[in-house]
Amino acid sequence: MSVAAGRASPTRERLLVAARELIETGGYASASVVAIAERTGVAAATLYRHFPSKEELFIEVFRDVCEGEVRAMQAAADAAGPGAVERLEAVLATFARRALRNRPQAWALLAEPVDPLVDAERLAYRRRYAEAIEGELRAAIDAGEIPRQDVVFTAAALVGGCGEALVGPLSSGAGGEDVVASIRAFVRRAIGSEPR
Amino acid sequence: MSVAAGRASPTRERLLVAARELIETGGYASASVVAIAERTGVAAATLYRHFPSKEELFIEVFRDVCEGEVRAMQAAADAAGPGAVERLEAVLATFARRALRNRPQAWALLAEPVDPLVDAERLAYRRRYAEAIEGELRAAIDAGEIPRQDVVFTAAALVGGCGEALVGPLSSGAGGEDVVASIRAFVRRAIGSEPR
DNA sequence: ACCCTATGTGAATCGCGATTCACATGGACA
DNA sequence: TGTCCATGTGAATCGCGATTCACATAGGGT
Repeated sequence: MSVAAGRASPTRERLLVAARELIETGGYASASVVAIAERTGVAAATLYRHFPSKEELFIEVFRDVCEGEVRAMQAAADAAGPGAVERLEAVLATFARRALRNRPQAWALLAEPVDPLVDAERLAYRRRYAEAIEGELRAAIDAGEIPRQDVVFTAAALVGGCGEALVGPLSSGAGGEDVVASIRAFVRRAIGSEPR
Repeated sequence: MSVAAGRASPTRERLLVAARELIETGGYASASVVAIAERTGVAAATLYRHFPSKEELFIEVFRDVCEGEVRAMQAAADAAGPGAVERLEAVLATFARRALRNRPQAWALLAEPVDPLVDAERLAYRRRYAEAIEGELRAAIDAGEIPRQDVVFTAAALVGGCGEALVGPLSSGAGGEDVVASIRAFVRRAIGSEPR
């Protein structure tokens, strides 16, 4: 009588898109079931023909968006110069650029208050991102480019530090390449890369 | 007929304490009006004899707790060794120690989803904390102990980084002096202090 | 033609915590 | 003694979004 929803369906897809757009614009708070349905051009009840609950819909949106972000950062790493430090800088710089280009989305992804289930998803995303950085850190250490350190800690601190710096004080001021430059400099220092 | 509440009153004080204890134990989520009143030993309606709303009560609790944290960190700075870098390390290390000693409270202070008004308070607190760090950073730069840098950025990143590292991955693992040591090392590197 | 399922809908209903209400009680004070 | 005000209370009420309901409608397979 409900749920299941094989997977694909035009309406289902449009619901996801609508939710995503609403979240990108005004955060989770503005993405009520009614608003999502309205923007999709269907009745609120229709949402429940495709998703067991609003949270499930959110989770799917969240995953999709995160997937895109992670992919972009991996691409940045692979396209970066040879050194491991280069790769790390590229990853964080890409993270920053994308966040600055779409502030509301970054806010929703990183910090906006949200239901527990979605929040769990956020933690998972952060964890995953931190893990990617851990990998790069280990590579850099093995390559002798940076000193030995607690990579789990450093990775978490980098994610948190860049996140805070992006949604915090800069949420008001300008957000150009100078911010990206600050991030690069911070990252280089934080990981203990030799100056210059 | 309500509000005002001159300021002091035994019951008022006990309500604040009860709310604080509940928050420290189970976060904001577990601190409903009924729960707070129950723990205080009064009826729910009584809360409204002393506070215009639950949010106002929360804000007051939040401020009190933050005040204590900030005071502790200032004390740590003043008690630290001579160098500006020493002071910075001491501040962050104290921040970490206190957070590790009382994880739930740290979580509530730093990251737990909460109503907009209280959230605004949180932002203010973070801002204030970052400002304190900015001051120390400037002092360190003037003293020539660390290189010139975007202190606003670095300060925000340090707050975010340490916060994330404390409520994130470490929320599960052990939380001893080794974590504090990691923080010190990270801070030293992140601000660009000369090795050793 | 007939039924069955997938999809869609407007109008309730539900849950649940915050908030208000109408009514005590007890001490201060004239 | 009588009035007032601060404080306290159990029992509604309120708000508000998520969720369910009873009822279409359409296309497809037999």
